[in-house]
Amino acid sequence: MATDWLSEPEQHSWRNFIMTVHDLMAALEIDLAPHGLTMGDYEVLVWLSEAEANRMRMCDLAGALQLSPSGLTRRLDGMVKNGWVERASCESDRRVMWAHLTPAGLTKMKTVAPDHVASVRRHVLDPLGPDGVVQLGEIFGRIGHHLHDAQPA
Amino acid sequence: MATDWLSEPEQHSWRNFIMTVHDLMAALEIDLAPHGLTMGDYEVLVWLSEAEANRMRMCDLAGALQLSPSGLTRRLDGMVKNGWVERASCESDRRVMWAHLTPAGLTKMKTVAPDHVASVRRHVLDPLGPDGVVQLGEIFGRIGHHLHDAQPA
DNA sequence: GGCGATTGCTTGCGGGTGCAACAAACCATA
DNA sequence: TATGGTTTGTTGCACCCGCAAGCAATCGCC
Repeated sequence: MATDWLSEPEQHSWRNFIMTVHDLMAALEIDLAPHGLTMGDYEVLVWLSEAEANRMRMCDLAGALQLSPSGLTRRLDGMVKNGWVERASCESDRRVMWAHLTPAGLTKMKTVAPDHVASVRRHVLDPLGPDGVVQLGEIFGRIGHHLHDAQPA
Repeated sequence: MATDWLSEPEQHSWRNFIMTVHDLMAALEIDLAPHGLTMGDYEVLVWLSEAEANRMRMCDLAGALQLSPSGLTRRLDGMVKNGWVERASCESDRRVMWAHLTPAGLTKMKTVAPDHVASVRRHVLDPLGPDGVVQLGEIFGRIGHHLHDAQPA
């Protein structure tokens, strides 16, 4: 075999991680689909609903969503079309576009969030239990810190 | 705040997980890019190199890679173009296409794998340590089992 | 043997994303 | 004030992917 440079337990953990993340994300998307939005759309609603005045600058939102500028432009296009978000020019810096959550968007958020939270709970948090959730946080905290230390972005 | 239906620790763990997975996959892709292939390509090499006679039926490979049939067709197109994989008709069932690893593909695999393994080790395994790797395996084992029990695919 | 159902793969189409190029606005410095 | 560099957002292009349709081959059942 050509890939035995990982020990058997390491390989098992790693491959299982890769494949399960794929399945998990797919399951979350499926649960969200009946509401007419994707995980990506939902993340936009989350960030804007928590933001000051329910609005963020495009570039800040792109950073929060780990999305390229062009990616965010297109994603917002869809959400504007659905009436959940409005674009608004910024008075003090006319380069800036505000992504502003509409009342309809906030309503959508409040409608969808309980279902999505339940979905996360069902697929992830419940199977893990309290201790498992803590371990999950520690594990990805460590990986994340390591990533950002090495590549300070 | 509109998303406090998760406790603070739960929310922290979950969001950190989502964002770190994104960053981690990006880091692995970046490390692989100098070799001229993506994680998706690499997975093809792994599966074929471990398969009987270095070949798999398209449908089996698609399942292994968690890819739709059309997705696999296009991914293989690229790998055939690079000379790493050949398509071969099956004698006993002429519907079937074999995806067959070429000698060049096997060489590529052996060249790239050490770098990729080192990348995984550096970004994931080393920061976690042996105990962390075990926890990673347990956590996603539990999530995976739960997913497949609920939706037997 | 023959015919409908199933399986395996490919193709057309649409959606989502990143990169590079671009335009507009801002800033810093002379 | 004027100019070069920086920041912000959008657009063109290419890539990757899934779904649905289509085609060929096989299987199952009469």
